[in-house]
Amino acid sequence: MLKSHRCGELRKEHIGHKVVLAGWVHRRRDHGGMVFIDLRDSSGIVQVVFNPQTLKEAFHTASSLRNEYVVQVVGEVTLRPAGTENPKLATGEVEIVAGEVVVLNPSETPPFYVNEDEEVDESLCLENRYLYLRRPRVRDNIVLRHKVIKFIRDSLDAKGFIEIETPILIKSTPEGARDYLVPSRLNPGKFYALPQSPQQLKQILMVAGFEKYFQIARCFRDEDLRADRQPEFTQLDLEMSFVDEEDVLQLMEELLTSLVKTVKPGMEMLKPFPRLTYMEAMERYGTDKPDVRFNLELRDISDIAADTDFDIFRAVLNRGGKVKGICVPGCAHYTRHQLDDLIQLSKDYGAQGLITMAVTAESSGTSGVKSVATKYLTQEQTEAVIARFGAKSGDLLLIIGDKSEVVNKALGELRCEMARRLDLLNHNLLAFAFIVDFPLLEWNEMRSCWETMHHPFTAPQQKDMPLLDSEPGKVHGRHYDVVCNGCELGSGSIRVHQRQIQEKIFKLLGYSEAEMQDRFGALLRALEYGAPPHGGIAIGLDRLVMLLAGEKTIREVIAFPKNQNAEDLMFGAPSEPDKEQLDELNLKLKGS
RNA sequence: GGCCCCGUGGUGUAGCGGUUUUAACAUGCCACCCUGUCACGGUGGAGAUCAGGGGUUCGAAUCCCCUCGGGGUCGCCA
Repeated sequence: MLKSHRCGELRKEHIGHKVVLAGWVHRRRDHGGMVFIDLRDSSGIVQVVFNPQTLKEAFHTASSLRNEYVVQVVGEVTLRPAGTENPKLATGEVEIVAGEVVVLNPSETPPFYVNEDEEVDESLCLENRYLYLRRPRVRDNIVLRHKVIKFIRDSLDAKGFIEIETPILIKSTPEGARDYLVPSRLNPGKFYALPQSPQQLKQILMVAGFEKYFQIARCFRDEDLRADRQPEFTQLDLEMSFVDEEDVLQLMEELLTSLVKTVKPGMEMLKPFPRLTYMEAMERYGTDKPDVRFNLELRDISDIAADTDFDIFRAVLNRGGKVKGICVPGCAHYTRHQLDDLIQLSKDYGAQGLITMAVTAESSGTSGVKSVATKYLTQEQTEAVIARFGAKSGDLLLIIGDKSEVVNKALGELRCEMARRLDLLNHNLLAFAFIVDFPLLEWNEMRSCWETMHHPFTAPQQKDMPLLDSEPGKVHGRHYDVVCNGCELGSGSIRVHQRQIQEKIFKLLGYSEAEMQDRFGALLRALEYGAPPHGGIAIGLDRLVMLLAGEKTIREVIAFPKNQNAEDLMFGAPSEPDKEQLDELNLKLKGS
């Protein structure tokens, strides 16, 4: 080793030790007669002092050091002189009096700061990822990610789970997301797909009798990117035999709770994790991934609106729509300009418009409310609306009437936006919650066919089995989601383990016998050979670490992420293949 | 594909029709000074065809249009 100790670990008890350190020059403070170097390695930072009286040569070298130079320092750990301790540094009670310093490698001036966490154009960070990763915050994120994975492995191992790798080159089943395809050289004209998730493989592992499987699995989806979506991402994928919903949810609650307590002991959670049905979540929060850290819940006022003279709302209700709203505390003073801004926001989220009602005196009926709607409302109706929201003087009601989906979507977004503006978000709280009782299927208007809400392997709830033939839309699936702070963290289900039921669902989805065989033949066959009842879940690991780290994008917790165009800016991937490569693969590019 | 936001020395910002723009500030860089700093300090210096192109105007970093690049989001993500 070129070093005897790690910079960040030196403490008072090391005083008097002769140490050899190696790392990067984090910062240099040159006082002419004395030079201080903050030396950084993967463990942290320690101050090194160069005094010309102790060693001329080392002092001279120290003066020539620049940021990010890689150096080796031989010196002695000493107590800092009284009054010069630095409480901001973990090593701030001590310092290294250097005797010798060697430049192991100089460095160009970095294109952006490593020693400051200033926001920089992201392309630059991605092109120079090795420099960005040197930033202590980003390094800590990557270390946190390691701790999360390690904790998961250890605790699942302790519970009897087996980690099994599944293949990356698999068969394409063109459902759901687009597949990444990989051409096969040995089978000209044929392609593998990269897994969108190991779903079918892990179910087959249950048929194989492993009973408790997990994997830290890389998954690939060729879809547009987002702050929380990368084309390749990591899932904690797990599956268990002989379980029901309660077993999986209990396991997840235990795992997530103990994980947070271990890696982020300062963070709070809601215990036990709240459970909401899909219906409740949509009604109260307008989304199936609610942020339950704050209230501002949606209230339905369709019944009141139906009796008013307000034509817009009556028309909406006649078409089967809804009138709902939220009550934003203390915003009755909003100016015309601010209200227009909210109306624009609701339009951006798909609503036709937004009715605002500023409550100025909650018990004075129409005269205590400022709104374009008051002329259509009677005294009693106004009071009923105010009562429905529990609104107080000074509150602002935001009301939307439209198709149910549009109302929920727009109000759900407005709810979150207002929470941000009113600073209602507790950033120290991880509000995990379970969403249950999802519909198994939803009707696709465009293609007029049934589609699965999640995936076709979810088992229908037993009580709804009779409805599968008559009213498929009313069947609930044995599906559950884990959400946290408005982010979909993971989803899972108890699976179908009987071939005839699985076939029935495929048929409902409009598959022909041949398509079924081609895409799911292996799984269907496996189900015939003593497939145990089983179920599991997959948790987005990048998103989990993002939430734990308090980051806004998963790119901050992935060592080498891609940009919005799915490009790797450091290596320049994707790139054009050589002609020889194409020839070997029996491929010809369109237009060449 | 739609919508929104952004693009000014290496980095981050200000400037948003002319005046104090000969483009400012901070930091970084270079040189010199400085023996207890820790975002050290001081003095001086180099460094920008204001993303690119077109237009409006007597005059454009500033207004308009197009293109390019980046981000957010909708669609999409079984």
